[in-house]
Amino acid sequence: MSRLGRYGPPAVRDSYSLLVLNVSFRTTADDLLALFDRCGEVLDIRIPRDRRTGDSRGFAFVRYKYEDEAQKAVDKLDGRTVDGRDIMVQFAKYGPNAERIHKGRIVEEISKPRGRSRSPSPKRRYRADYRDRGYRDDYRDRHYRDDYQDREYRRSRSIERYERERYQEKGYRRRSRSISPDYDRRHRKNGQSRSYSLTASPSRPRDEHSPRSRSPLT
DNA sequence: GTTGAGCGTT
Repeated sequence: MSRLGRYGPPAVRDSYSLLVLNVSFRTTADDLLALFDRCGEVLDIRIPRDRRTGDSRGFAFVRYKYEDEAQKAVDKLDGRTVDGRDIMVQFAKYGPNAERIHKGRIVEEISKPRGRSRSPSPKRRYRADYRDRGYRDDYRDRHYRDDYQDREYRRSRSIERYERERYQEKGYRRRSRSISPDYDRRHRKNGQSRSYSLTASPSRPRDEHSPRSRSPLT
């Protein structure tokens, strides 16, 4: 039993993963454990966080031992107000090991070494969404890129839109780079941050020579 | 110091 100790309890194949959505950003796993532990035996609770900022993404994964307990948690805790937000509990469908999960249950033996010759095709499921493009320490800019771009990319597979808006991120952004008017009103005062005067200064006597003294000559 | 559709890490 020294090989099956991956990253969790050895009873991983007999667990039921639940997905908890609409979780508050400040809700911790301990808070969820206090609720989900009432419905049954909770094996583990994981809250995916951002790899860079470390903030919660707003959802969590609760793993139960039995299905009836998990189902009870779904029926009981689904719609429950936690930390001001009504959470949504449902069975997990996708994930790193979603292929080995059947209706929430992981039907795969991990304690049996495959020896060799099985599936040499390491189908990678990890997407390379993160690309280092120079992270600055600016707070607004950091969250703007993280919450907006990365989220939009996973939400919509529209490459066209992704490329187009990413194009603006590079500095080709038009005068209005605001996602929504609400976002702009929250993060900006009056929008007069820096008025790009399209027209040159109207009152700029460029052609006029300096008002030097009249006649330098006596 | 904010945000809010969705599916995961040692």
